[in-house]
Amino acid sequence: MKRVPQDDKEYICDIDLPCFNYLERDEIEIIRSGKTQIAFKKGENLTKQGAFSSYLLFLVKGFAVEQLEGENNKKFNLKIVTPGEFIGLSSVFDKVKYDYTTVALSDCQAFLIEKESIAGLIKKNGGFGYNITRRYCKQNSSLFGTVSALTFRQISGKLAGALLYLNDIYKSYPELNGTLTRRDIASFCGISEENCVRELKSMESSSLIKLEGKRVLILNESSLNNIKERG
Amino acid sequence: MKRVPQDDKEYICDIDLPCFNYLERDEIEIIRSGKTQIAFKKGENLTKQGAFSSYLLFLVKGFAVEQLEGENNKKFNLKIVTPGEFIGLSSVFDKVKYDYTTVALSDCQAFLIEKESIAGLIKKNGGFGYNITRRYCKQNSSLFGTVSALTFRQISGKLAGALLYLNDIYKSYPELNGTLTRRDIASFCGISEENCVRELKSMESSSLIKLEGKRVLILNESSLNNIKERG
DNA sequence: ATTTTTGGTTGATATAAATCAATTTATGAG
DNA sequence: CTCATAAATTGATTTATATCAACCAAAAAT
Repeated sequence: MKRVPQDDKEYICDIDLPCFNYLERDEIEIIRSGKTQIAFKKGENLTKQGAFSSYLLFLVKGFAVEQLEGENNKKFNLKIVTPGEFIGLSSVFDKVKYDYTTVALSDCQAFLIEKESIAGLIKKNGGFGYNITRRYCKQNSSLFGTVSALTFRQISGKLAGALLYLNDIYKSYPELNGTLTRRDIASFCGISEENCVRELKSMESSSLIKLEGKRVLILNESSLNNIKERG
Repeated sequence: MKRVPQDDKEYICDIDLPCFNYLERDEIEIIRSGKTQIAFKKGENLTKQGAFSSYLLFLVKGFAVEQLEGENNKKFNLKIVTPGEFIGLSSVFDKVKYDYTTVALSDCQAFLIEKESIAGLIKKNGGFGYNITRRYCKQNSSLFGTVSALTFRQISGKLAGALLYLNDIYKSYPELNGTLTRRDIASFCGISEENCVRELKSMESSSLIKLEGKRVLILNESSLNNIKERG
């Protein structure tokens, strides 16, 4: 493992991870000693819903999608995980099993961290805990939005919301646009693939979006925002 | 404010709050100085979705329901808040506005705590932060369950899930059973009031539950659990 | 005690969305 | 390059569920 001392600090890996900035030298050592770096190939599971969760993952490179699995092979996509995010955080405290499945959208590199290391660090180091808690808080807010969408919106609103969410991610990671199938997008909305296609076409004919193969370009963000809010 | 020193400890109020056990004397003082105790009457809002959130609440006495509001006066009930729980925690970190509305189901007593006090304490005191993070973690898991229910279940499954959830709460607080209207129950399921009534009747005629006015008694918990899982 | 309002119930109807089925297009394997 | 498989698309049909409307029972207000 490459160590990169810099600014009188030691880094837990070779990229700068703001999340770990609060940690002291010895604390970084705790994580470093307990962790393993793992490579996942595209399509592989980083976590599996219902499986025992003895560790959590910290995504260093690549992208993954966090999803809930239902009956009949149905999926609901919660979010795209990008580098610098934890996976399985929601299972650290009171859960023995992962709440969701995480599938690699591309080849990934991730650190595997023992759950105990994290729990201990949070107790020991308030600043680090604060950072983790912020992440939970964000996740929470985003879940409220998801519940709201599922309860109150209909197809057009659900799709508009999903496209805007994805577009936000594409702003930071343009290479991701074009990698999701229609089925993937439908699973972000909680609607059927067929209706997803129909609504996409309808939005294209209203000049709200442009479809270029798998790529979706947003032409009228404010209209989409209206659609998202009112239906 | 009554102080009750005990076990060489000071309590932040006159009931024992496990959540605050980790705090030191001076830290308790921080919260105590910044807080106010408020009484809410049944039906009043403890938080209002979209309103600026400068404080969070700690429920000491009474019950409240946490809900998301949609268009056309539609509601979705997320959970029942019982004494010892925080309200508005999800807005402490990155949110300026409350994500949800909280309505008093009975007369309530709550502490109002400045957001800054909590954020500061988490940074300063890891043990306290750990406790707060655990709460977030629980809330998170429960939200995954809600999303899953909304996406994968249909009426019977949604109702079964809601009845089992409520029943769990009634075990600790039997006085709550009989206080929820059909509309309230429907809002816990994300279904219409009419269909909620129909499904309740249908479950009663299958001897899964017994309806006594507003009270709902569960007769066959394991069957309800099956229904919850498979639809 | 009587009226008004709120909550509960039931059946009929409308509708959003899923499913089914068939076809076309794209992608990947040998 | 060709075949096989997966993804995308479109129309027709079914289904689950919401909505509408009417009525009844219970609770609250006058």
